[in-house]
Amino acid sequence: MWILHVDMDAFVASVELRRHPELVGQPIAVGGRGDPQQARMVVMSASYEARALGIHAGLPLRRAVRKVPELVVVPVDQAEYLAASAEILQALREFPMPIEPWGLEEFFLSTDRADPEDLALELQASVLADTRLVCTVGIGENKLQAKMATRHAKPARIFKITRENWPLLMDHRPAGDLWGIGERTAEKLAELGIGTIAELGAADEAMMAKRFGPTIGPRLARMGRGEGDTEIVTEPQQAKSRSHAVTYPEDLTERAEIAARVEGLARDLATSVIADGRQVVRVAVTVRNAGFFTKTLPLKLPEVSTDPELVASHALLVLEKFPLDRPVRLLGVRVDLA
DNA sequence: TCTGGGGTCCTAGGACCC
DNA sequence: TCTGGGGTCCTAGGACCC
Repeated sequence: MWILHVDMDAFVASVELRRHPELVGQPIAVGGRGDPQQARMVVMSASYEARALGIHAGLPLRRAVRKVPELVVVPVDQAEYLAASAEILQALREFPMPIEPWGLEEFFLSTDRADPEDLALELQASVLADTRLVCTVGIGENKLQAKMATRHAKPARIFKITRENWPLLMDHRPAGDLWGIGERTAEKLAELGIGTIAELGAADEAMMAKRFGPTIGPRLARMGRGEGDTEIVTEPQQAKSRSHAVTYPEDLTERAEIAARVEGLARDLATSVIADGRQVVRVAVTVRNAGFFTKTLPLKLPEVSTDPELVASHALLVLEKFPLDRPVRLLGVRVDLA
């Protein structure tokens, strides 16, 4: 059995180019609400033309346009990306195989076919024909191998990683290159003398369990050897939480205004999830202050609720636990769902 | 010329009960 | 005149991903 990882190329930027064909060939960045001079906004996605000029996700918009004055900045339109993702899923469903969406722009598939490369070509052609969007396909014996293969194949190509070529391709690379190992874990591994993927694969699992916990520790060691999940979860998973956060162009300093914003965010979010037939079990409030210090505090509701006002009032209770002694840059609310 | 927004999973530790 | 050990719920926080 093979796992295929379908990953859309410059997904958000490509969706925007699809509906703005006059911009094709120009460097474009998607981010913010349409004003590239808006403070505190960053690039969400950049076209390959923009990437060639040094524009990348996470770059502040104002810095991006200073760097590339001819950069075209397009506002974020989440609903459009959601719709495009559904189109891609529909194109993939023409193939009789299990499919697991992974975020909006990635999909894992499994197949018993003996010619996964041919299948990958068919998938690419079909997605392009149906959606006018380009994807890369990674092939592996599990999700980790397939995901790492995709990186070798970007953009628009196909690559296969198996237990045979894993050591040659991966052993010498830093452990932090692996999908699932971020900066913090890479630092902790370095403290243990583990720098490369080969060293991670050779690590003692009992020692790893002691350092990282019984679940994560041994899993990290297995990842170093290229071992991973093969299960494709085709059932659409019910969302476990929904959240909304806003970074304000200028800091909020008045407690009354902060409270009013939190209350509004909570009420709107609760109203939306309840309209979708869900129940709220917990509400959490996030405050990021001017120093970028960020804290989230949760609170369980007295009972499962479908009352936006109850959610809003509990969000305010949570807010009271914050000192609010510094100007506030971001407020967020999350609801955990039954 | 600082640092978006939306998610998931895992762990540690305290409270409480038997 | 001593104070085990397991289970469960909850909070708080860490880490990672796209």
